[in-house]
Amino acid sequence: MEKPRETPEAPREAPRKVPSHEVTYCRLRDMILFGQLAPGQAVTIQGLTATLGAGMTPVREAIRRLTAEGALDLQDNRRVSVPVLTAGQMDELAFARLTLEPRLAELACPRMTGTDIAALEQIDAEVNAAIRTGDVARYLHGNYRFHFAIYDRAGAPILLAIVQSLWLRFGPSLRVVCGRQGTSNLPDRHEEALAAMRAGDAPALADAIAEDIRQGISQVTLQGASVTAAPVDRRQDAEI
Amino acid sequence: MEKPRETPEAPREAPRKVPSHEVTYCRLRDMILFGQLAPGQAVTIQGLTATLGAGMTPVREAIRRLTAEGALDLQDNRRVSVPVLTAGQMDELAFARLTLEPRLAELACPRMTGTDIAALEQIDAEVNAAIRTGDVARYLHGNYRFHFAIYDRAGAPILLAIVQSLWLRFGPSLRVVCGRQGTSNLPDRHEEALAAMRAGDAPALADAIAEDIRQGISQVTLQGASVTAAPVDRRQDAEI
DNA sequence: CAGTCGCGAATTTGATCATATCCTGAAACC
DNA sequence: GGTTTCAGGATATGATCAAATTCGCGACTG
Repeated sequence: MEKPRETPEAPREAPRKVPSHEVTYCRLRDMILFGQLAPGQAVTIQGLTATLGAGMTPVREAIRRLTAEGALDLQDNRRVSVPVLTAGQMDELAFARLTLEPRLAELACPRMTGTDIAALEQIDAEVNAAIRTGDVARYLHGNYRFHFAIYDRAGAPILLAIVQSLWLRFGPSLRVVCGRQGTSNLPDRHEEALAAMRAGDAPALADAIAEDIRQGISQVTLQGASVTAAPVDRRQDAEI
Repeated sequence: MEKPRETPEAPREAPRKVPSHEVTYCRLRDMILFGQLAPGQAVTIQGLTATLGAGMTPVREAIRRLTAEGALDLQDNRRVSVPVLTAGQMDELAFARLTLEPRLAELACPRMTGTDIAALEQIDAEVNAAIRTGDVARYLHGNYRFHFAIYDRAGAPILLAIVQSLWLRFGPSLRVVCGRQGTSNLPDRHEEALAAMRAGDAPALADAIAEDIRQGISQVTLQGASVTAAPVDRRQDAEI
């Protein structure tokens, strides 16, 4: 009970167990995942130490982790940037996502409890609200939470990690599309997915997820043909 | 002239500017991939700085990369160890490998040249020689080279990176089996794969690869039931 | 004369190390 | 038994060095 006795002033950061490199990793990861960084944008170590207020070593380690996950790209100049996906790489992403994510949903379906489904309904309501109000950031967060709240239940940590990496690669491109056309034209299959979960119909859930992914990818591939063609803003602190 | 552009002792590595953290990463990766480290074995930063002769920062970054790839496991004690796979995780690996690797082979098949196939025949001959002489290390290296010489030709860098990560997760367990039963009972489907490549039959190549993977995995799952049951040697410098 | 091309200095950025601090687990001690 | 101490190891800092890019200046060319 007398555990936080040495911090009488600041009880708010008493659980100091999280290392700085972990925090830095999460923050940088979210920046990539939710579109703070555009494809092709440069990322410098010293720039991150300034903007994130972290030391050099934690930033370096976070960059190494993200690089290993494919979320960042090490150029031969030893510089780091957000990858720009080619059409072929987008096809790879489509194949991998369509293979793995429905499988995760299928595994998760029999494990979903009523509480889980209720939480998903809550998330989906938030996603729809974000689409209605045009809040891109909230939409991206909600959509992510919807998918991974399902995938988490699959109890498949390896596949889950791979899918996380796929979303990290996909995030920047998705954000470009959303930034271009707002939240209009973002139909999803969350309703179908929820219905399948309520019915305990794993194949139907897998189908709904697959269709949802197909729609999301088609948004990027159709609209994103100019992503690679357009001149890329390589400024480090470009505000989107 | 006051610029020592060439190190007087080693002019042959002048054009190479490989950073130490990259070298450390590769060395540690190979140690994991080819069975120098057993599942469950502890890996310490300071131990690696000693055995690899590298500084602390490069070792740290290499560990972060391997951790992100699933090749190492960060325990909540902040300690690092080689992961021990559960049966369920082995199933995940089987699913992912059987999904992605035949696909890579299929993509690669139409791109294989006669020179590529000749190189593969050379590698397969070495694999067979290794099996015959019971040289486990040479077998593991050869088998790896055989598969990835094919996958490299697919021109699919994202899928390739994912499969690399799968092999990294699989490596330590495979090595345990080989260490237990030598190179006997290691039939492969390399001949069928080579025949399919010569015929330009992509589906047949995919089938051969799939069957090869199935055989390898069954070796581990059948023999490896005791891997998780057996007491794990957690010494850092355990010689296998 | 103007434009540009090259070359070297200055600046930015990355890589590495030595050191200091903090955590964790466990042995030792009351 | 519970607390204290201690050693091993992980974390983080800042300094220092090296590589690369940028920039400026001058000469050469059209």
